Amino acid sequence: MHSSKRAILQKRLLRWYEENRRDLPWRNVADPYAVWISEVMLQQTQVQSVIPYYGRFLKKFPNIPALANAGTDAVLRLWAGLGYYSRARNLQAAARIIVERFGGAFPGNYADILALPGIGRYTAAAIASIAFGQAYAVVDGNVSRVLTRLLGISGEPKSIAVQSRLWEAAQRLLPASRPGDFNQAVMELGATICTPRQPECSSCPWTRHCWARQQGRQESLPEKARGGPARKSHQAAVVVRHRGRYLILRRSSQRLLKDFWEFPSVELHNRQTASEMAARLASEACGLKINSVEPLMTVKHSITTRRIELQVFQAEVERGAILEPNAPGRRWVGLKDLGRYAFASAAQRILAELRKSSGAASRTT
DNA sequence: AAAGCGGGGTC
DNA sequence: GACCCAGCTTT
Repeated sequence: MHSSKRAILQKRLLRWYEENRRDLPWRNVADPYAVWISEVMLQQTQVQSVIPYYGRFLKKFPNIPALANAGTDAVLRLWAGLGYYSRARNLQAAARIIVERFGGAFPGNYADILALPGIGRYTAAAIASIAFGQAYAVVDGNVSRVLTRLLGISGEPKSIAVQSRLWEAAQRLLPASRPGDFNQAVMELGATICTPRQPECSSCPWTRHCWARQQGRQESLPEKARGGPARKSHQAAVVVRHRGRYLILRRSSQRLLKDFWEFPSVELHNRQTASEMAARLASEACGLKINSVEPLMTVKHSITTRRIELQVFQAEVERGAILEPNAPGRRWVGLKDLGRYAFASAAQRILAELRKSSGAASRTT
């Protein structure tokens, strides 16, 4: 691309950005720590999902030492529901490294940033450009879409070959001045105008220079990646109650959702019925014979490669029963105190149902 | 190079 | 349903 055309593209996009950018909580933020938090939360996560978490997190952990000194459970609790929980673990691990190695000040050197856990090429470039004004281009899903269309890049967008071309193109396009604004402008264009379906080319500052637009191919680029169908999973869970307290277990051995709490649950195989397995779970979990379980609700949720249908039952333990006591990884907890534990989304849905029915019960009594 | 990792929004 | 999202890490 000719340098004069590059200058036109830069100027037009930056002007468009100034006039059209959304007002988001992390705009006009100079603190590298806050930029870092926002970028990590935004990894594979849409803006609207991040907004409520961002403010809460910064309020609870306003600076790097606060995050470094926090307990893991407190961090996970604030992240609960946002997904990809290794992000939260890495965030804290990185905060501790920054305290030890950089005296608590976020490093301004690209290689140092990239070396932190949970920070890859995208996030390192985003922080370096936005927080430190350094000319490192970013390529995310938005930028990939915008540039494949602008430049007419075919091929699987996630392939090494295409990614390599995209990073090069993005870096060539990046102006030396205001690289942070420019990076955000390309992403903003992809998020609001150059969308996956039905892009609004008539409002795009690059429409006259766009290869795909000229070819009428803006909806056939980038090429679609083909993923297999999500596997189905059928699970049963049981809410065991005893004198107003509920039994919860901590996921300690599994890699998935490690350290989160949940109600006892099991994957159903073959012809196992949910109610039968729920009764068995309840008996095993509290060491008592449970006579009857009643259906409570069905939770459907999907995680990347699985679609899960979770049938939830409830069981009441006899008042006079002697329970196995609390132990590491198992607790009997009252409804009010359940808020102090980290629950991922499926368990939170159950929790919401318990609160609802308990509220209804207390209103009628 | 491919898979695993969560969850929600959208069409 | 399938696709997508301000990706990173492990295998």
